[in-house]
Amino acid sequence: MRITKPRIALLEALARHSAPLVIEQLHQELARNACDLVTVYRCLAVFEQVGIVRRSFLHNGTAQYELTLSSTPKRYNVVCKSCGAAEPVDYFPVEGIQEVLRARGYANLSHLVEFFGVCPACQKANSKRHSH
Amino acid sequence: MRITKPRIALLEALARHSAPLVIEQLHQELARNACDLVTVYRCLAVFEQVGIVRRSFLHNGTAQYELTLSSTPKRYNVVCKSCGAAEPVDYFPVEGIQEVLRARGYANLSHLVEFFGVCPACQKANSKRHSH
DNA sequence: CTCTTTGCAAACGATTTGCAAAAAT
DNA sequence: ATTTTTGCAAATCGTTTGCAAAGAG
Repeated sequence: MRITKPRIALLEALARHSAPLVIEQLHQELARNACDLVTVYRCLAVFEQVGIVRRSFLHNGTAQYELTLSSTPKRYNVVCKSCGAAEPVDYFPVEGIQEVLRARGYANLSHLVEFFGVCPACQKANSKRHSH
Repeated sequence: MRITKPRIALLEALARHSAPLVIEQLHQELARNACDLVTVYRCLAVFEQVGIVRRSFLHNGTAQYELTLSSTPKRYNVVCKSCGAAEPVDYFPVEGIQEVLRARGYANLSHLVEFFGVCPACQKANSKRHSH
């Protein structure tokens, strides 16, 4: 696992944000032409395998990434079904369940807890569009 | 919302299984050439909107569907990162958090809790492949 | 008869892969 | 010098869309 410019830039970009980032966003976030979109994919895959990054999915199935090492354990999000914006949710621990699974024989455990809804802003916007 | 052969067949197929099904599986599950794959997509989208079906995502981001009306509230799963098999997990309620979110102004709430790991069978298979 | 749903083909977007060049160790 | 990582192009995968024909109410 080598240290390269794109990887550093990616980690910096991730560090700048608290919310999970979609790959495309992340790519644009980088300095102009810092690296290819494919490289973003490949680096994130490596990062995830090593465990310094966590992947989750938007309601439409596209992937988001965020650092696992964030100071605050903002592990869970509400994702707006309409605009895709993600906000952190204070939540409870799931370690207990993971213990149970380990006992069942599962290895390399991870989990994903995500809430979906329509955020206030989108509700307003959508109702406007419908009433017309 | 009309009652059609494909829709009936789909609901039956969903009812036959306890674990969430990937669309492709679901399509093959139907009687030979019961309907087009596209129809499966469209029906499931309708079902989800109406709320009789629930969508979640595998670790690789592909969608799974399961009936919401299942007798047992087997809402949460462990998904094997290697073979994709899903098994139910007994789990705790999240209604409390949803209330909080409602108070924050979110509407049309849903959520997704998923555990990922490598199942015992895959661990065995993978270690065999590596040691050679 | 009207409106909805279907099939098929084709478009689409996100992600992955092959391969040779460039960079890191 | 060796091995990993990158860029580019093209392939692939799951999913969505347009449109005319078939089916449901």
